[in-house]
Amino acid sequence: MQISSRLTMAVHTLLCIAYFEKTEKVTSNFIAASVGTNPVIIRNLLTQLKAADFIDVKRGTGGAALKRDLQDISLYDVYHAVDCIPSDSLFHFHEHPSPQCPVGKTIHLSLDDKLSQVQMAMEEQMRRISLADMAGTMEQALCKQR
Amino acid sequence: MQISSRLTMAVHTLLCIAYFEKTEKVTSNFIAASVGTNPVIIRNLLTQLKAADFIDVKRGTGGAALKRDLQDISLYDVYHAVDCIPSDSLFHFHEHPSPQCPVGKTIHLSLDDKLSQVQMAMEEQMRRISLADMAGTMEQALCKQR
DNA sequence: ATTTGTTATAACCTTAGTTGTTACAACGTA
DNA sequence: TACGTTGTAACAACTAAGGTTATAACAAAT
Repeated sequence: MQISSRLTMAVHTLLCIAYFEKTEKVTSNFIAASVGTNPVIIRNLLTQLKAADFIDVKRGTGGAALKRDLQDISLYDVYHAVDCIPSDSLFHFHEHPSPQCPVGKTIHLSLDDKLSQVQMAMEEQMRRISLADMAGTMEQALCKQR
Repeated sequence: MQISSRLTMAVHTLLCIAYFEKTEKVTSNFIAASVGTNPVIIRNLLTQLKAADFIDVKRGTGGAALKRDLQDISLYDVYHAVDCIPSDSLFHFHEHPSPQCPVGKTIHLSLDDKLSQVQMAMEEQMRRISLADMAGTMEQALCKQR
């Protein structure tokens, strides 16, 4: 299966806040319109992004604001904050290998560290990419469209 | 979400065939007992592993046999053969970003190649791991247990 | 103090995907 | 032909994701 769209929605949300926070009141409604989803979905993401200390969200009056430079938030940080995979494991292991069979009783020993190497390689690459990189690509694209 | 257990079951299946093919008739029932699942699940995996030309499966008389050395089958090969992710994309992108919003209309441009870099890093690591590596770890573990 | 617009959160619904199960036809060997 | 097996389809149970509605808590403006 795929990694939840919560990741791409969270990135979209943060880029939205960065792009508009100087000029607009960036509410869950505003973001939801840009992302194309329900405001409650966005509010739940905002709660997680706030818990990770990436943003401030104002109750009552409304609106979200960045607490960190985009440079200092990596794709991994977002992925971790909105927790896209259960129990930190990218791979779902079959749950009842036979303890009677020599293969069955050692399959975890044989596989676990290899799978974790794969997951680490993925997460390492995520750490190398910052939201500032994406904002940069975005600005370029917007320039060209003018 | 997590990557389907079809991957770990397929690896288990291949290691089972490698371990037992000289001494037993390795049927879907036999493998299912070791993996701890239903024989039909295994038969479906066998069909895909056969299509990838990793094994032969005998109709009628029954039993599976390897067609390649474990050395020459990587984790990526298996992952690809049993196709654990839909449409070759590890990440699920939210589907209705607004074309009216400057962020919404460029979000794909900003993100797509970054996500694909991450996926490539993961798959690259998978290519570096062969079933022979796992069989090796397994043999070691079995020795210690004696 | 009340109104207004917002966030926070819980409950629920729908849909889709995975895994497992049953059933049966096709097959090959004895 | 009989037997054990594979191939496949149909379906059921379970789980998870995403969306929706409703409501309470909140903060500022009036």
